[in-house]
Amino acid sequence: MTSTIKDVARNTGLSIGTISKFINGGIVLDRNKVIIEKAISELDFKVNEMARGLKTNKSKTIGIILPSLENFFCTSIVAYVEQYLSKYGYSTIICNYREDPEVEKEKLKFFLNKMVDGIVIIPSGKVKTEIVDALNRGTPVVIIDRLLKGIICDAVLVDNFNASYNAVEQLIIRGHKRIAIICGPENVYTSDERLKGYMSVYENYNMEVDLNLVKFGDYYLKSGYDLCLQLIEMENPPTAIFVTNYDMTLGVITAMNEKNINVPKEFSLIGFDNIGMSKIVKPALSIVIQPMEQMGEAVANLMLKRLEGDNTNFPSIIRLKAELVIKDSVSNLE
Amino acid sequence: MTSTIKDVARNTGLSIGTISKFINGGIVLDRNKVIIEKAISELDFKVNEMARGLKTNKSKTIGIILPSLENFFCTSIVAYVEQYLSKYGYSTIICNYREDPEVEKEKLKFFLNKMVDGIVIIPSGKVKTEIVDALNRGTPVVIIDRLLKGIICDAVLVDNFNASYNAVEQLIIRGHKRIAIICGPENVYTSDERLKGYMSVYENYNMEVDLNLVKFGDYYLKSGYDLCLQLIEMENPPTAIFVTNYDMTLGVITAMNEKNINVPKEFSLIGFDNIGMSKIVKPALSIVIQPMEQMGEAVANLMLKRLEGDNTNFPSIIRLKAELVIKDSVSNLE
DNA sequence: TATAGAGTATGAAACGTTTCATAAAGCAAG
DNA sequence: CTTGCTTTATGAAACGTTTCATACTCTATA
Repeated sequence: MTSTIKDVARNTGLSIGTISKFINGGIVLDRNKVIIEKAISELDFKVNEMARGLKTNKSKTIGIILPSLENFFCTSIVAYVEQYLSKYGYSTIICNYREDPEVEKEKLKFFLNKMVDGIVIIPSGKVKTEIVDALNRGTPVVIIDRLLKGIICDAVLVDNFNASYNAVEQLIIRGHKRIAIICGPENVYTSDERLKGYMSVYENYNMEVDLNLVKFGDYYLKSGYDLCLQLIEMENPPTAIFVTNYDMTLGVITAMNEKNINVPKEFSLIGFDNIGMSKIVKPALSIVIQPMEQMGEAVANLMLKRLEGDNTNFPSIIRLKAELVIKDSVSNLE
Repeated sequence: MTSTIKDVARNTGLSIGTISKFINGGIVLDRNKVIIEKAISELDFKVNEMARGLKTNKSKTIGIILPSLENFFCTSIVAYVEQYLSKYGYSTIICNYREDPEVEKEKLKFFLNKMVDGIVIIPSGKVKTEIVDALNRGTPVVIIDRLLKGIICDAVLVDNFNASYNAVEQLIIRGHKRIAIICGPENVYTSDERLKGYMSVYENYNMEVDLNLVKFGDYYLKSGYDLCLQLIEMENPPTAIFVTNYDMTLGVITAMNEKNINVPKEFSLIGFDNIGMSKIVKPALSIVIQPMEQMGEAVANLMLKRLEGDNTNFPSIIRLKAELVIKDSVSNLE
């Protein structure tokens, strides 16, 4: 049915070795180049990647494991990683573990079997041995968004601490004293880091934290909505709310709109991610923008470096700065 | 480094053929079963999928091509397709063509080279020859969400016409006469179908369509926002707005909130997709819910059927019904 | 005890590449 | 016209499986 390198050899009168050399960019005589090209297009020859992979032990494929296909932050980064890797001839297999550590394990094992050349993962934090297995096997792994305790591995992260610190600091500079924070779940890396940033500002400005203003959500829309309502209805409410991810930000905005709250007069608001949304909302929303594209690029570059066998600076922990954009949703109380 | 079937054979004293048979579920003597299992776990043997693929000409992998990783509808369906296929031992390679038909072509070619066993695609509508190539090559293709003119191919669609018809009809039944529709781009399959449904209701109720109320967006949030503002500010505005996809629905809600519009008193509203959002918004949003999970399941089942060589009822056009949920965002004018 | 037949195991070939040691060809200089 | 050197081509082996015709081992029966 489909033609092989053998057919091309026969058709051109050259040897298989020569054809192989040509395919892989080796040097052949100009006159041979011409006839090989002709034969390849005539026969519609395509390299059989299976056979190639069997010989080279490379699949030119990177496995990407992520917790959800319905999370803007995850898919956005993954889209960029894919985009950058594809420039270098790598394809990506994307697997979704649906926030389920068991599935996450499975997918990791699956990838090792499938002989991907490298693994990129946004981990749950609960799966470790399989990641270590991969590393031991010599498969490069790049972790996104978290550090895993006890695992020495390349990682690309956002400097969550300072992202949070800067956002809260801007509120304080503008005279806010009672600042609520809507965190993610406790004991989740990013969530903890963001809370630490908050705590740290208060400490550095010598202000007392009111723990009633520290709320823990689950990074989903509804928890942002619910917690926002709680905050609004407090007897001694905050003057500003800092929401620490995109979905919860959506929830908070929804709640604010529903209650007909005047932002920023009644509450100042700083949200997270998704510049598109922030532009359309009125008043223009202040946000912390995580550098998804940069992250994707950093992940891809780091991966490519490891794939080339360059193991300098291992483990490479790349901590990228988030951008803070203050717009109309923040009031100046001074 | 990693062990092969040969190592298992040596370790057990059996032949390679026997090990292969065992791996593939063939019958071996009980006493051999025991020692093979022992050897496999001791040696940590994993089948080399490359070698297997080379022999069997199967990769047990399905390629999925989608226009965007940042579109809820797409990623949601894909997530389900993946989930169902994985139950049958198939893995999925997800590729994102970023709404760019050139990239779409590339990815299709890439898949044919990579020897995926089947292709699932949410097409732009602009790429055809590569899809035909795949079909000619005997690679099953299932198209999602659109029919491509001139291409005979399995497809899983939403009955957009009736989804739209029913939504608009409900508005008419409740006494609305001036109903605006925010469509997607002209000449896009789903968009055209949804508009046809709208037109058809008007015709069947013997009412005149005011073309000023028919707006064409681009399926992105901002266009929903902009068009909603246009509609609100008309001298003779509609009493109801029907928005025909999720992102534009978000935009419309944002605009309504911003203008402090009372829904449904001033405008009734029916949106699209994402039941999560609709629950949180106040008033509870009426929506057309596309059956993403059902679609994913249908796609997976159809693909599995074709992969088994069952070509009955080709081409199989599966047209699933959307669900209409009317909630508080629709007023009764009678 | 010999023998058929059922149940398993064996071993070699094949899948389509890459790789590498070796061979051939071409060319310049002596 | 050799020689030596550089450049390119060749052919066989190898990668780790599956497959299949053949061979072996039993057990049950004659």
